[in-house]
Amino acid sequence: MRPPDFARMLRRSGGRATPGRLRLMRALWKEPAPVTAARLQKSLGRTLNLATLYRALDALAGVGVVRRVDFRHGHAHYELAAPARAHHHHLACTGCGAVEDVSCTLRPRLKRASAFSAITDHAMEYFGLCKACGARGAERVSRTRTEAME
Amino acid sequence: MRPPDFARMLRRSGGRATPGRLRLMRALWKEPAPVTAARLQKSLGRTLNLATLYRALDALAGVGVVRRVDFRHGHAHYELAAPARAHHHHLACTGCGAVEDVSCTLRPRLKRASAFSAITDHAMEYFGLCKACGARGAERVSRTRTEAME
DNA sequence: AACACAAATGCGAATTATTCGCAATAATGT
DNA sequence: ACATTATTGCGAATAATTCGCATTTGTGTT
Ligand SMILES: [Mn+2]
Ligand SMILES: [Mn+2]
Ligand SMILES: [Zn+2]
Ligand SMILES: [Zn+2]
Repeated sequence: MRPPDFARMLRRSGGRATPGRLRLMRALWKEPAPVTAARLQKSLGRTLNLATLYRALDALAGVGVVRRVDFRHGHAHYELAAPARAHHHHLACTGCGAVEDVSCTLRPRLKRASAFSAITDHAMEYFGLCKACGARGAERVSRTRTEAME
Repeated sequence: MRPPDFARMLRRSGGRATPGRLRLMRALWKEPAPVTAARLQKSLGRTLNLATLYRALDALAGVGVVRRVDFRHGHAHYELAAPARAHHHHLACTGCGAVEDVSCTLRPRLKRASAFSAITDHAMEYFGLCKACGARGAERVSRTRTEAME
């Protein structure tokens, strides 16, 4: 699958197609799983200031181009969203940090009428142990921190 | 509904029933929605040191007595879990921070075999606009920070 | 092609939530 | 009453994320 037209995507969402944000998008496009801002910066060869990167990620998340994911690691992870990548969720190993995409099985909207007028988004992550970690024994594993968890 | 036997609950989960943790449990029991550590401390009359509170919440979350909830506010929220409160999720207003409980509609487990040996937990929150915020207009609302969001 | 203006960037400093080290206490089982 | 070990308080440390501000640079328009 070839990369989308990021420049157009950025402009369409009300922003500018700066070289930095284009590199950011291309880097995210290659990531198989949500990454931290720090790792993303590293993968960009440090060419983008971290504060700038955070601002970009925040802005892009604001317009739905990027999704922020919480794996309970104490820091945020980001991945491409919207038109670039199909909506999905994750299954994360609490032992080694391995992440697997899972499709969204949520009913389109909550059935019962609630005190809400609109539901605009949702977050959902599954946590468990990958086969490897499950075999190694849950306890020993639980205090391991792998590169994959960063 | 009368409060559970927190002392027993704490001991059964491998901890001690200290006056501090008992107060903590009772305070959580009264909260209608997940609260931050800071707010919880305040509701405890500052009688518990914040570091201690964080350690307690972390320990209790570890044994499943407490659940940590992420509303994308930049800080964690906590609520009673396990036997005390039935498993559920939330619908949070991105305008004013109002929170409504929603039942869990997730299939017990993912059907397809995955590279995982066990799924032990999951997080899921819906985001949207409550009727009040929906009426007031989404944009104006989006930059409001209410006490309910703390 | 030259302009005008808002958006984006870099840098360093500031915030904030959360965690740690460590010595002192106190809960629990014997 | 005793030994063991979890829990606590304090202050200091971290780590992630954000801010202020001056400077640069896209982009739409003359
Ligand atoms: Mn993904
Ligand atoms: Mn709740
Ligand atoms: Zn694993
Ligand atoms: Zn609202």
